[in-house]
Amino acid sequence: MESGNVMNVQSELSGIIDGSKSYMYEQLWKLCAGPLCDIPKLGEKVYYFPQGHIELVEASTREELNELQPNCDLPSKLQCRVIAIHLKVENNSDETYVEITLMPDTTQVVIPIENENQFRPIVNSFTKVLTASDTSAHGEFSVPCKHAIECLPPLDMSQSIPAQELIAIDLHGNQWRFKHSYRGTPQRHLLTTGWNAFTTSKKLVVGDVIVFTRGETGELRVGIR
Amino acid sequence: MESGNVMNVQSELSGIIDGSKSYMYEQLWKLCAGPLCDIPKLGEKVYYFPQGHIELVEASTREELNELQPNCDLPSKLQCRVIAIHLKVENNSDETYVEITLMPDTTQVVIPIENENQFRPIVNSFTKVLTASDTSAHGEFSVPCKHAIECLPPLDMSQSIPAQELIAIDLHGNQWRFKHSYRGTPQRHLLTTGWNAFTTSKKLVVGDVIVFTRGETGELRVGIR
DNA sequence: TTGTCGGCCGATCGCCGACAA
DNA sequence: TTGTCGGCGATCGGCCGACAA
Repeated sequence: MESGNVMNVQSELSGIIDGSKSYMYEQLWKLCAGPLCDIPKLGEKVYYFPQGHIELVEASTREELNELQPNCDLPSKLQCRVIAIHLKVENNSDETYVEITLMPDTTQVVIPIENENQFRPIVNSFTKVLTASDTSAHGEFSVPCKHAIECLPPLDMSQSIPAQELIAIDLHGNQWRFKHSYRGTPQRHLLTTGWNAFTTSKKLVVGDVIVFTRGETGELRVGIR
Repeated sequence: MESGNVMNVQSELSGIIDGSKSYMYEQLWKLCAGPLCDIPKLGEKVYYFPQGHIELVEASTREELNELQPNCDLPSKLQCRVIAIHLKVENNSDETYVEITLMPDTTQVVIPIENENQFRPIVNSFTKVLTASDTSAHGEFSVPCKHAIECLPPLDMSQSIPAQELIAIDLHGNQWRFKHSYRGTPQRHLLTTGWNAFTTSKKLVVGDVIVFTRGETGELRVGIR
């Protein structure tokens, strides 16, 4: 059981920053999780069932996880020690969960090697430094014409005021909806409805840099530098 | 280097759910992180400096991390293998960071043991099942009288309409501001301004259960069951 | 080509007491 | 005691073109 050790750099970090070690946090977490919640103790011996875990994850995400297989060749159960417990809450909801870090008592597992990413779809992207108008109460974002043509889905120009709805995903996996219209004299590309909610939520100010990317399949993503 | 192994249950999970393995995510992440970003490769040998890491964390959080010390008794540097890399983004902002999981090649470290929590400040708390009115467009939350007295800071009753601002922290560490007033005939405790933003953001509906706690020092916390 | 503005409208937020369960 | 409602005013979001840099 002393055959190895683990340091998960981030888990130490986040444990300190979000104050998950504090008593008050712990109390609220338990109230939110409800009374039926059995958590193992630090240092306790437990068995880990890789197949069971994979099936659980598949059930909750409804995806096939073939990608997990190649990395490891694990026995059906592993005797482990609980070496860390973090009471956590999901990023995009308030669902509570426990992060339990285990260290196997015996087994050896192959260290994964970097697998070169063969699949490289074309990605268009552009960045823009936000102006005062982009972040003002007026709530409109003007898209430089060239970038709108390269990076955004084409508009139906037969309409008097061409417009469409865009959906962009950020690094958290959150969806953001923007009305994209082409109007004014002279005409220009604008993001209107939804833009305000975005800037408010992300607390954007003049000078911040926004990033849009668009993959081959057309899906739009948005980020902040 | 094959002396041990690690399974961080959650890091596997989140890697799949948020799609951090996808090429598109990776591209956006790199655009957001900027050009100056050197990330080690999977399986690579690196040295980990515990003291340096602790100092970095202290610098960024401006806290003393004495609590880290008792858990481990580490040498000044440890030869490690990089066994996992996750391109991530902070929960409450869009700051990018890398989570690197390391496995020491040689060293043994003592497994931590549960330390009984001696410090137990009194916590008041209450829960309430949300009514249609609580979640309606009107945007007011009526606090049961008893709970308001037990759990919320006392109001200045000399005012014609007693009111104050409450700040409550959720499990993410986010702050929520609520106007708390005592009015109507018959009089009752209400949360008004800020309540709408809260329900919208948390996507609360009738039947959801809200939790408030208040510690000895008066700090308020809020969660969802 | 695009940053900033004024104006305008409608939707929403927040505030209040009246009731009644 | 507290859930629901109607009514209200103020604010804000969103839409638009005018203009100028």
